[in-house]
Amino acid sequence: MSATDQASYQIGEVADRVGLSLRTVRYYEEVGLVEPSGRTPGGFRLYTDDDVARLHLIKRMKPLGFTLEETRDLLAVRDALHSGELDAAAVTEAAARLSMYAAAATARCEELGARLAAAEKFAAALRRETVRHAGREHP
Amino acid sequence: MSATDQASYQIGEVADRVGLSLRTVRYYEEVGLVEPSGRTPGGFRLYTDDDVARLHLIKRMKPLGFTLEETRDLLAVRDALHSGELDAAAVTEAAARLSMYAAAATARCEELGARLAAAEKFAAALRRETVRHAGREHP
DNA sequence: AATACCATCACGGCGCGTCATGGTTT
DNA sequence: AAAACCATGACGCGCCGTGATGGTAT
Repeated sequence: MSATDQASYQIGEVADRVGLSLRTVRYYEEVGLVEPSGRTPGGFRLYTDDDVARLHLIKRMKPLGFTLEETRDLLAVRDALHSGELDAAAVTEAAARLSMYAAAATARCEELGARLAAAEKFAAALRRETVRHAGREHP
Repeated sequence: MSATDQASYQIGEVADRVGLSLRTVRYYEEVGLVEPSGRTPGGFRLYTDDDVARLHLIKRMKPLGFTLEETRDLLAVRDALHSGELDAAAVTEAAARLSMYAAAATARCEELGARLAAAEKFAAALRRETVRHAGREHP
């Protein structure tokens, strides 16, 4: 076996490893995020380690609340930058887009933080209310 | 004017005050979360301050990621407890349900925190990648 | 008479869950 | 030959956004 050999996995194992449902993995393919590197003669999807890594990446991006379309675009920009097959102008443009996503991601994090703070306040209020009613039949 | 007089607002002002869209306010009515206290002869929805407060409450619950059905149920339990029209057994049961929601809310907060942490890691990684490509045409 | 404001459908879209039916075999 | 596993297709749901069309008047 050569250095470029890669193990390949069926969709079920991929889903398990990454923590997604079969449906979700197929859906991500439907919308152009990840395509299996191959198929068995009978039609079973076959994924390489690289494919699995890409799915992992997507999963890690989800908490940021990007739409799948944005995610796909971000991945495309990254791919392009890493491919090393762009001329100077294209690199500059791609880098600019990447930086916009980085800024957007940072902003989403701040939003998330604000939501978390609000959520914690609310949860605390709920707990206090619970305590007020605990063990007392009539206020 | 008596002490029970309340100002009333049309849906547009309510939406502005609470920070929801008209559509969302109407939808919340559709699914049984908040009903306007009245209508004009011509059919315009009229909301009291209490209605507005209820909508505020719902909005504060959203970051916790409860479904609207759960939200409705939680509101119903709270309403029941505050109504003071329950017998001992009913109070005990309602308090128990409230406490389950409080626990669920706390759990959601922890999830949110985990997601935030993951999101921040990812955002930081993205920023680093951006920096690596900034101002350099060819790696 | 014009201007906001509102009403009720009704369709659309995202991100999947959930069958149903039938083929494949890492 | 049975047990896992997988394929495609299609419908449904939650939570609204977005018109379209026409009535109201805090």
